[in-house]
Amino acid sequence: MPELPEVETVARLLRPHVVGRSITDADVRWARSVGGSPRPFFAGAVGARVVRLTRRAKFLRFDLERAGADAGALLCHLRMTGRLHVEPRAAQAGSYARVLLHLDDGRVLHFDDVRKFGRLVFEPDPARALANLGPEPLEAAFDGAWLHAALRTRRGRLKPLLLDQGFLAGLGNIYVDESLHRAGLHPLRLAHRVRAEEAQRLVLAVREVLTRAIARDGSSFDSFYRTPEGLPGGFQDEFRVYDRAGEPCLTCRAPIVRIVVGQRGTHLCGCCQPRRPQRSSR
DNA sequence: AGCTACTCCTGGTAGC
DNA sequence: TGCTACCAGGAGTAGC
Repeated sequence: MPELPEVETVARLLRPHVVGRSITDADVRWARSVGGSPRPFFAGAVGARVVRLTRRAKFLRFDLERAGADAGALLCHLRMTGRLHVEPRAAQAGSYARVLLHLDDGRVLHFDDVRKFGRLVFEPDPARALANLGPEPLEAAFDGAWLHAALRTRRGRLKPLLLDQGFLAGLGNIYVDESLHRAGLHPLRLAHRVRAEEAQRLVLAVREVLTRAIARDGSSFDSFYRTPEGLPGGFQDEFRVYDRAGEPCLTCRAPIVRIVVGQRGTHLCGCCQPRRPQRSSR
C-alpha cells in the first residue's frame, strides 16, 4: 500500500515528467476518482500548468497556475492500489485507468486504480484541504519530547493513534508495525502510559524505517505498488514483522504473531514487544 | 471530544 | 473445474 515512502518515491520520479507541463485535456473514466463530478475537475485542471509537485502525508500535491497566477492544485491520494505514470500518447490505457491527463508535450499522465479507493481531485484551496494533518515524521518538529507530550493526552491504544493522519502524517499499516517492532513497543499499549524514553525510541524507529524505505523506493509485497517507472520497491526485503506471521523474529527467533487491532492486521513479536511496559532501571 | 465500527471496491485465494 | 465466500486496506463518516 502506498504510504509515506511510496508516495515520496512517486513524487520524486514523476516530478521531472510533469513540472512545467500544461494540462491540455482530461479523460475521466470513473467519476468518483475525481471526487464525484467530472465537470469541476475538468474546469480546474484543463488549461492549467503544473508548477510544483510535492508530498504532504500520503497526498501528492500538483500546484497549478494560470497566466502566472496561483490556480489551486490537484491532490492525489493513491490509497491502496492507485498508480501514477506518464506514457506516450500512443500507449493504450489499461483496464484500470480511472483518469487520464493529456500534457502539452504530447504525453499522458495515467491514474490507474484497481480498487477505486484512490482520488485525484481539483482543490481550489489546497492549504485548507491539508490543514488537519499531523506533523511530518521526517521533520525536526517530530521528536521525543513532542511525541511524549502528545501521547500523554490520548486514552487510546498506540497503533490506531499512529495510523491517525491527524495525529501523525504519513504512516500506514506496514510502517506502523515495522516501527513498533523496532522500538520494542506493543501495538496495544495505552498511549498515555508510554514513557519518555519509549517515545524517544519510537521516534528513532519511525525515522529509521521511513528513511530506509525511501532509500529502497518503498515496499512492494504484492502486485499493486510500482514506481512510475513500473519497478517494484525493495523495502519488503527488510520487513521484520509485516506479512511474516509464523516466521521467526529476526531478533529473538520467537514466532511473529498476527492479531487484529482496530480492524487492521497487526504483526508483532510478543517477546520483543511486551504488552506491559518493562520496568525502568532507574 | 475522542474513540470505535462501518463503508467504499475488487482481485486473489481458500474451501468445497 | 468452477463456483461462492471472504479477506485486505486508508480514511471519511456515523454512532456511542
